[in-house]
Amino acid sequence: MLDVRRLRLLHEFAARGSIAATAAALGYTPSAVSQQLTTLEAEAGVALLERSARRASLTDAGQTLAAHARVVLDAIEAAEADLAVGGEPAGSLVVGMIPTASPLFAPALAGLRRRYPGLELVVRQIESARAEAALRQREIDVAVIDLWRERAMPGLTSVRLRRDPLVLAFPAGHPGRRVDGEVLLCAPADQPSRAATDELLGAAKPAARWEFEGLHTIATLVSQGIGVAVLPESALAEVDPATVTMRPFRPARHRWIEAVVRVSARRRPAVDAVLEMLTESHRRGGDEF
Amino acid sequence: MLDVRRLRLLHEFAARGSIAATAAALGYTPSAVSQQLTTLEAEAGVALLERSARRASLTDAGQTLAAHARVVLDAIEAAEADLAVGGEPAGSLVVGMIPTASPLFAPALAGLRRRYPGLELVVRQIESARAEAALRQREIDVAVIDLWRERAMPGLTSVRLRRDPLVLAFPAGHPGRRVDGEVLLCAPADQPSRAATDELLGAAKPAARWEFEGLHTIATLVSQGIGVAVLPESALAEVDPATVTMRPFRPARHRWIEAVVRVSARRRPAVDAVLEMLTESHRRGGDEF
DNA sequence: GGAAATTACGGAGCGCGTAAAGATA
DNA sequence: TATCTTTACGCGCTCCGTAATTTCC
Repeated sequence: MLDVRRLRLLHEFAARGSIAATAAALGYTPSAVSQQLTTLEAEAGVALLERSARRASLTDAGQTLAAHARVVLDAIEAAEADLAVGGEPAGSLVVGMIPTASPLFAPALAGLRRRYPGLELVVRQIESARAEAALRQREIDVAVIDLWRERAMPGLTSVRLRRDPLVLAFPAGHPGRRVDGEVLLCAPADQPSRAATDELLGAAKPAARWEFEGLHTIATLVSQGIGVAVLPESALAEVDPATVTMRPFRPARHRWIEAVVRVSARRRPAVDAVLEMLTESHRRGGDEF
Repeated sequence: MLDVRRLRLLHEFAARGSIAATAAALGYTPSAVSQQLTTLEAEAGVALLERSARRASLTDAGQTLAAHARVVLDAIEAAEADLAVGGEPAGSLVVGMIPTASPLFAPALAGLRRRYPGLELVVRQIESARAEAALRQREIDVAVIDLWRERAMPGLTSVRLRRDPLVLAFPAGHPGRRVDGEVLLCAPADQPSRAATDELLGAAKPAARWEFEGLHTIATLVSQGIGVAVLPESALAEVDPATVTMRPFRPARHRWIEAVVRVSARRRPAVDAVLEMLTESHRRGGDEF
């Protein structure tokens, strides 16, 4: 029978791309990882790695086996989660969160840490685009991300936390109600928020498009009078409301803030507590669906 | 992370019901099994076994964990099967077969043994009713069974091998074409063939009903002039055709002979070769669907 | 008393770290 | 040269068998 600990190494290798990184991620020496992967190849009876002195990479067989490994690890995680059902939230749990969600939800999670001493909760920043892979790789257990349009995520399950309306943001006291002739601040081309901007303002003729990374950065620039932008309301919550004028779209457009977890982790009490706290803090926030 | 080898012990224990039997089945001593299950309980953090000096049984948590174990083991088996895809059929493979199917398919399987020296093929007899559990417990890898009516078998997949028409069998030269007043030979009440007999001859008034185990036994009794019976054609193939008269039903009734395997084992070359050989020998048999 | 479970103890195997060497950018 | 990988070697842990003990039919 294939050894599952070795499958875990392969799975991690598939994500990291090098033996050294795999070893570092799992707390082993490269030597141990190298030896175990060699043994796994012997068990499998097929070459799993293409090795050179300087780097190793997966063969096709290695990739398919790594995919199987994920299924196996998911099944084990589901078993562990089921064992813990009914118990106190405990163990280590990493929450990945987009920057604009932090002010909304981080305080609630801080309260969770206080309530459950057995819970080691870490909140990290993450991009929405990387969240799916990070969840699958078990780098994080819960992802709080924004979704700009519907998307299927097999093996993952999500809870809607907040509908976040998009608005056109002007510097306060700005005379015009039109984008034409203004400086339009927007995200780089690969960002989903950029796609939304382009779609909503497709007909407009701004004087220029300036690209910046980060909705918070763009919000700050608007508040400083640099230009106008399409932004979700929550990104404007952090700047002085007196400095910005918001105009909603008709029909209304929005992004969703969602919490995403692996289905196999869903039953962990710790995950459950986090999800409950996240939805609860939404209710306190007063936004309705 | 839960240790999968220990999960395998738990899974086997769930099927066997005792530590001694589990140890015997997997080639360990009871001592080893006892120790490993104790360790598994420590890992799980929950009581999995209710122990007395004389016997041990699963707690609720133990049962649910055993169910999870099956999922994990299936995933590993699927990974192994995928690794072997494209290779020569090899390894150990146990085929469970109902008695009436043996003369139809056993010769073909014998040929398979000759063709693939790496294949250790064992054919065992099995009752249809036990086949599903035996497959799940990995006692057998392929089951050749009869199906008297449609039945869902989650986690398993089946291939239809042969439509086996039911006939009314009389001793040769028997004058009457009616069951009334004859001795009706049939299976005990819990057998599916008995249900078919009762359904087909519900209105008849036999002089007596004599119960015997095994369709082949019943076929032999008919050929010896003891009585009449509802039988599948294949059960009559082994007795001297001169001694039996067959009358088909209208509308035609039949049972299916099917090969059933775990989906997780489906891709093993050895399983594939066996299934192919089984369907092929059906074609040679000349029966059409 | 016998069958089934557990505990004690010891040996063998193997997983992993240390150290060193090879290879490539 | 620095980094990534592999090999050699040895320590220590863990698994499992033997044997003895306990408990309940």
